[in-house]
Amino acid sequence: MKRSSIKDIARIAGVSVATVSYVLNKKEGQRISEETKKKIIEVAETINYIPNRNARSLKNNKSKLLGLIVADISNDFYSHIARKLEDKALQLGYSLIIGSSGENATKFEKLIELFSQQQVDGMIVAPVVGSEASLLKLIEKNYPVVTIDRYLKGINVSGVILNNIEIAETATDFLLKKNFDRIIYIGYDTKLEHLLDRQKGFESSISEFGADVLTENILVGIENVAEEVQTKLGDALGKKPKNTALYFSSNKLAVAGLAYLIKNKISVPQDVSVLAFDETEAYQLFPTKISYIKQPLEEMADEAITILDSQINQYSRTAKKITLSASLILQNSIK
Amino acid sequence: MKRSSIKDIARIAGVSVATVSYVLNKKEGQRISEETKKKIIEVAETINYIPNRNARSLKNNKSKLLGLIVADISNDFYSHIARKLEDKALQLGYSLIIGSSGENATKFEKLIELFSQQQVDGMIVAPVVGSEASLLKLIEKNYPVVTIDRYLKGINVSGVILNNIEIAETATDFLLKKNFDRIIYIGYDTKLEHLLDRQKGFESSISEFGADVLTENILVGIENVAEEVQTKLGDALGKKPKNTALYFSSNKLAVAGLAYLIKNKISVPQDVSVLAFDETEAYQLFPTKISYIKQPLEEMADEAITILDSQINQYSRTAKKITLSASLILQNSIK
DNA sequence: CTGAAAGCGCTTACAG
DNA sequence: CTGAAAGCGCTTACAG
Repeated sequence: MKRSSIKDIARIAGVSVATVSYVLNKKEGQRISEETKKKIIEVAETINYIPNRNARSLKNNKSKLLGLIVADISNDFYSHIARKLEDKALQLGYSLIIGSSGENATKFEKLIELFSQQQVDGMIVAPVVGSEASLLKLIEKNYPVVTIDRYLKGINVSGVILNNIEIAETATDFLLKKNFDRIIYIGYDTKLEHLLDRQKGFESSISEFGADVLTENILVGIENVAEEVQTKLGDALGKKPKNTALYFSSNKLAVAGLAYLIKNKISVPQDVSVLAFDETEAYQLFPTKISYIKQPLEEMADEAITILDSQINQYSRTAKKITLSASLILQNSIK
Repeated sequence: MKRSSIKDIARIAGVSVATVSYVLNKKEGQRISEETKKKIIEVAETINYIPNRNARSLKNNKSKLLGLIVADISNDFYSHIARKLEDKALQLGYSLIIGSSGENATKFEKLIELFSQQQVDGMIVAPVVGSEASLLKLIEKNYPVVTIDRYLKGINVSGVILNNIEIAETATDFLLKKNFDRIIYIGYDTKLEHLLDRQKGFESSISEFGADVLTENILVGIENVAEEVQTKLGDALGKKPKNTALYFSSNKLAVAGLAYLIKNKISVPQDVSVLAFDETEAYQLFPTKISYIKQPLEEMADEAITILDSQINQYSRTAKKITLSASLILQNSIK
């Protein structure tokens, strides 16, 4: 598979490689005769020339490659944001290399190294627990990085952040006003800040609320989400739940929990009300329209790429954190 | 962000770049003193050396980059197979560049060109309608390509193929034996071969069947799947469907159809039975366990990468088509 | 208006 | 056991 090069064009067109390069890159300033230009472009087309970005990258230090590290590309949330990122990246001429960390710090670090070797111009990452060191290493080297979805407190890195605490408070306040007897928070037993923030918002809202309401936290590990949610939810709800609200802190938790409700014929919102963080197509198959917290995926992707692009092009060198607001989509799942 | 190079190591260690290259690449044959080796490795570590694969690629003609073009990475099927491909690719030292064609031949071609420029060693693609020409161009250049999910008849390209016709026949035969009064096939109005094959299998099975059963095809465009499925399904089922089976030819169609059933309180399998091609998390939230046709995603990914890798490394140059079998997962949604 | 030449960071056949 | 040198495909400051 011998690809044709600028040299071939030069030879055929009877000019120097420099001239070819100037014409193909449409550099102004160098005034090259229309005739020469036309001939070069013609030749390039007939031999089906495809520029080698690697070679250009070597010279320029710009690969036009961006690395994206998510926890798992097969997860709805990440695959949807990946799509938006891809579109936006393409607009600016970047291609996206994708990797899934699987919540594993070692894998995360390996991906960072691999992507560095591939000379990506910058990275968009969803950091995992224990990834502080590898991230710090990148930042020290002045490598353009922006975090999405998650954030590591105390690390001075650019990031697109969701107002997790606030939206959790807003959502909880809304539930509190409905006078449920019980409100159960279903979240992860984790060290990930963005998830802890969702819990923090819930708890602070509860504690500020005067009237008495039974609250409870169900926390599950990230390995066995579905099973754990189902058994713990079963224990908590018992045979006859009434006037109870469930607040799930991720779509994965929600799907597991809703599957439990279905299986046990617990009606929503008659028996229990439901509010969930994030959406997923799966909600469409639940008998009741689920109320959920919607993240502005498109905006997040836009901001992430914009920040990265300006760091890459040195428009700005300082870490920039952008906080975006989620919105509460209220539907039938709340009494 | 000045990255350190082999030259820096050579300078600090007091050896030539050639020696550094030999040591770092662990080339045997060149016997280099243990002492020199140790020193070079030490220096590389302390200055945090990261090899520049671009430079190597320029020399070697191997980028260790693979292009993946799917219809839409945010679609469950593609994001799941992407994850498997990613894992397998990583095992062989490849990174994956991902692009979504959005079923658009122009976008598809653009991605192919972009990925070529990035010097990917090979591509895994799900071709779209009208992409024959761009694919042919690649193949002429001897570019390693393997198709997944979809196939273009008459083009001699490697591919991992599902036995769409056979599994559709098997599934239809199964439904026929259940003596439904009506069986409705819900599919796409498309030119994509793999989808037509699913329909073909259905139809051939029906026509071979002696007893009389009412059958019907509902075909929808790919733009407005959900709406179209719902209105057409509504027309077909009417107020009181009975002893009817629905056979959806993709998970997206199934989700749309099941959402309709839910909304209209049509019970599965009491009123209608359901069988669907492909799975999705969404089934978990449907009151009845859905019977579906399961594609061997992991095997598909393994085969795709294996074929590609051997084409890249010239183990084999000829187009290789591999057909894998889907399996029928029978659950409660069929009476 | 155009070209010769250096150089980006590597690899590798060859020489010693 | 080790190094000098050519070359991969580009870009670009410089010279003419």
